[in-house]
Amino acid sequence: MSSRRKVPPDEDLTTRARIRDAAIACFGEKGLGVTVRAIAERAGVSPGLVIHHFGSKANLRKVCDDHVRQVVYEIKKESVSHPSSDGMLRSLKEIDKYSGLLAYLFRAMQEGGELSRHLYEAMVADVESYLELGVREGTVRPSRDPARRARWLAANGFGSILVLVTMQQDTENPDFSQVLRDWEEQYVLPALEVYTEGLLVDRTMLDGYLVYISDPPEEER
Amino acid sequence: MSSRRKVPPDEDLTTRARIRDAAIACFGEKGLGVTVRAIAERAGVSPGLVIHHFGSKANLRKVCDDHVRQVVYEIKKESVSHPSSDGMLRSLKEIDKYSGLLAYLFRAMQEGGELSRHLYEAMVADVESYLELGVREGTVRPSRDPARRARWLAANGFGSILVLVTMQQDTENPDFSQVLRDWEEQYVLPALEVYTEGLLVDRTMLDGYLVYISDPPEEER
DNA sequence: TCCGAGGCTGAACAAGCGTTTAATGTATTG
DNA sequence: CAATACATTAAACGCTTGTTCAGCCTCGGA
Repeated sequence: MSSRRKVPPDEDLTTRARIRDAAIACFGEKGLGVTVRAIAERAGVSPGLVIHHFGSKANLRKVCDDHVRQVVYEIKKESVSHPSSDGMLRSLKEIDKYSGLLAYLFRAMQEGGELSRHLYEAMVADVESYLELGVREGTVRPSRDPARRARWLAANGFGSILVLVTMQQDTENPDFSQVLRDWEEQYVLPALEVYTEGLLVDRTMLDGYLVYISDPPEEER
Repeated sequence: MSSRRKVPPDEDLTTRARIRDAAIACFGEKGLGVTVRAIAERAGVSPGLVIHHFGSKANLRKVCDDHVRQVVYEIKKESVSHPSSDGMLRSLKEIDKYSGLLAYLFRAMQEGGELSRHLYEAMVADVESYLELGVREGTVRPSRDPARRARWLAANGFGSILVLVTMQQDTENPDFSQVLRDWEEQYVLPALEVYTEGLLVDRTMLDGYLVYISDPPEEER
């Protein structure tokens, strides 16, 4: 039984897994339109073998999605069980390890689809629970609509990074750790400013909108 | 001279312009990977004619980019000279007219490139000038770094819409006016809340960060 | 009236794509 | 050892793509 190993001795990964990893790397670096031939070349196999193992390119994408989703899940689980003392700052330094993963995630998010929605919904749920905790602890102000505030904040945070990466994408290979370092360096201050002190001086716009939604103007419809 | 018109009498647009408009519509609806044949069919011409007029598909993209850029410029100019009384609300109602334009812009922004960067930089500049005006008028709080705050706010606002559209993109044809109406309905309240009242109760995080950047910890480097 | 330039078409071309297929090697099983 | 199953490959297939080409039609100018 134990001698019935099909794992090649020179590599510690199955050929199938090597193809999958090569595909994730290629999708991340060159976009989701990358050819099966390019993936095969990177994995050191023939194009036919890729199809032989995964049936089709679409299914290969699906397998990559599932794998990335699971790796993200494991990373998240580990970061919960091993809470780092520095919080975000430390995790920013660990980003280099996952830059390939992030590149793939970025491409997947650009395209939309199941993986995007699933991860985004998970992110929204996380933000909402964090905010709820903050409200209970007294560090975060309560909201008139906590669920929508969480969605809005998640869309802001994630979307701003998406925009930053997209705009900085002229060179072929976007360096995600660099982009995220830039993001930290440039935007933490204005974000903390606005989140702490607000943006508007007076309440006229907010109060005006609250009146507006409680008594919407009649229109032709 | 005046009789030397080449414009077909049944249509008020040149064939070239009709192809261009069809291309913008197709790019917006079906993505930037849409085929030349689909564009030709929509314009009611043969695929060869598209190339005959524009040389290549890449150049057609460029012409579309330039055209969209100019239309955006003219809309902006008009909205400055004819400031609507209702401000944003009125412009939200005018969005239906430009939903095709917005679809193209969305696709272009997803891909990155010259048009994206140009329009994004223009947007950042607009936000910065609006904020500056608000600060002078006393409606917007001053910032320790106005330029970066403007960039952050622009990335947030634009990125959040980008995320919303991307996530809501399972059906083939994203209805942009609907997405933007959703955005208005769901996120104006939390946005005004946070911008008016802030998100955090106390200043510990902001003050902590201000100390951190004025006296960064020594690290191995 | 004739001519020629240019808008325009339908068919074809060359390249690239994902995928299939037949064949070869290789290891495990009976 | 023979047989079976599987990993693997090179070549080719069918399809779609952007683009080209030869010829048609139309219309303004001499």
